[in-house]
Amino acid sequence: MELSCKSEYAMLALLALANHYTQGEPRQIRQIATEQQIPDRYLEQLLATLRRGGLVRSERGAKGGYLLAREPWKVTLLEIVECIEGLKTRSSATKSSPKTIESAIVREIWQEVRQTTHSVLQKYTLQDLKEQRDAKQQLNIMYYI
Amino acid sequence: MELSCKSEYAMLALLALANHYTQGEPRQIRQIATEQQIPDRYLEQLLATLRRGGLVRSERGAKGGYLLAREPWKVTLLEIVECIEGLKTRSSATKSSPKTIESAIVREIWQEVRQTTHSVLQKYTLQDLKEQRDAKQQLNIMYYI
DNA sequence: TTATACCCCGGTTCTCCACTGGGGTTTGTT
DNA sequence: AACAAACCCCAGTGGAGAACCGGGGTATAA
Repeated sequence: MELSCKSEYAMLALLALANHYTQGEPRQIRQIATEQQIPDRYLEQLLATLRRGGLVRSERGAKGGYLLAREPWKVTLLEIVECIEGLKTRSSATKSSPKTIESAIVREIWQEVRQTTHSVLQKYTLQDLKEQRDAKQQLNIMYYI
Repeated sequence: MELSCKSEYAMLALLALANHYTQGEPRQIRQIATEQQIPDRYLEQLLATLRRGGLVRSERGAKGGYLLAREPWKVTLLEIVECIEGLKTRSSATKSSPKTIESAIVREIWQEVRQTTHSVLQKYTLQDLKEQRDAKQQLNIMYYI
């Protein structure tokens, strides 16, 4: 369960798609990449992963691009991170079950940590991020005046 | 902020030290390593890190070994993880401040996740682990009867 | 003096991240 | 039909870190 650059990029891309969700028109990799300052060839791979994970769908050919596969409020951040990080299980988590009592105890703590991270990520959807974005946008305009 | 194998080993080692804390005699790497099933040369490195981090102190020479630097209830799991993982900041966290509004939003979420992980790890001390261990120990004995 | 411990440094293999690049395929437009 | 715009797949690269192994040095008790 990482919070790597990959996940951040994925979030940004999906948020970009969520912002244009009502239009119903696909957005291109290049667009998103320049808008969100992400290396485009890298973003391409991430979007492919998200597509295989069923979070976005793509349209090929000219005027093609990517669209959210679901409504923004039906996509939790947990789904995104799990899709992109691919259920990493570092720390020899599942493999090699704990032999000593002590290691069982430690694993329980690890489990608790993982659980709380999950619940944080699960309580937010793309819609929430979009709303936060809009709020912040408004704030910036206010300051500008 | 990782939950790698390293951290698990460190926890186990410190827990092993905590269990013998009242004796006041140092425990050797080899002892701990065989008891907790950790490769000893690797454990050596981790204990060195913990020593530099002020969590354990060492006595050299024959009859030497390692001791907890503080009482078990004064060592939080967060300290251990931070000492061993060395304040990792993956995801380009601190470096390269967010340029877009969207990335600022995502960073806030990241921050929240990190915060909750911290608070979970901070609420436990080595003493707590020791007590959990003892409780589980008792349970196993009960089952055996 | 010797055996026992820690101490320090270095190297290895592996995996993953964050990219970059080449070439192929689908599709709308002219 | 030709073309360009997009996605698609696959491959490679450089660096970092994890999880080790090993050698040789140094302090200390017996």
